[in-house]
Amino acid sequence: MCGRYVSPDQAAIESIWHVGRQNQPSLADDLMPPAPFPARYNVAPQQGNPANYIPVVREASRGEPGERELVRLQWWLLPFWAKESRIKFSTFNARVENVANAASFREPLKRRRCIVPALGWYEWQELPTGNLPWFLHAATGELLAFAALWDHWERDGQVIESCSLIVGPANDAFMPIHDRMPFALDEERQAQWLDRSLTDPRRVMALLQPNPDDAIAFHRVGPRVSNARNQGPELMAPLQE
DNA sequence: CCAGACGTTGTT
DNA sequence: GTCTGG
DNA sequence: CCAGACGTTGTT
DNA sequence: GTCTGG
Repeated sequence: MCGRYVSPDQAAIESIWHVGRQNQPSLADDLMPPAPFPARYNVAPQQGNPANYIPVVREASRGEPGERELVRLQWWLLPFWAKESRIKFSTFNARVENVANAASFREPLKRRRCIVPALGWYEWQELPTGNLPWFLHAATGELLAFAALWDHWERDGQVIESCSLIVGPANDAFMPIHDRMPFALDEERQAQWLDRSLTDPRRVMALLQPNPDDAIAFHRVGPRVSNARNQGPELMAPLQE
């Protein structure tokens, strides 16, 4: 599962994905704050608070095919068919085992895929004595590109765009600690993942391969990350013994 | 036909 | 136990 | 994801 | 919007 992560600042995202330098206006302009946003070290899923929307890269709605845009979306996918702007069921993660059939995810899987940039993410190891937080990140130190889905909801003039991270079984290296994790896409798969002309669910699903054991490094972190009110780069720092 | 779910993790 | 807020 | 609330009347 | 259960 992936319910807490570290989001890079805007400059880091723009330098990797070459977004945000477009001259022509696009939908992204309505989904971005006026000032560049900072890194956030303890991002949690939430419905209904635009201040906590997360940066997402997707294929631009206008412009050349393959052009990308950076937008901020709610991390809790609100299906286009939902009657209300808040839903009772959980959609901040989509299980890879169900994503092609699930009512909330099957259309986004075909036509509305996106990437969530991350410096890393947190998982909790369940022990009889309590839950211990771990931080996972690219072994190279580069940004991760989580495979994600987005949707567009509109009722009575209100528009909400939202997203969900796809999760699958943990790789062998992390399985002893926690049994689920998100999918980090390499550069080649990112391009295919964002390509809206690719709509065959089987071909899309083939892009979701387990993270190689040597691609993801991890370490224990302190307990302060468990409270989502706590912020700061120290939350992802290795725990001192 | 209509009503109700639509999701995840981790459970007695 | 279950829902909401962060 | 985890932490924290879970309620009412009547109010500075 | 679409599927399942009754």
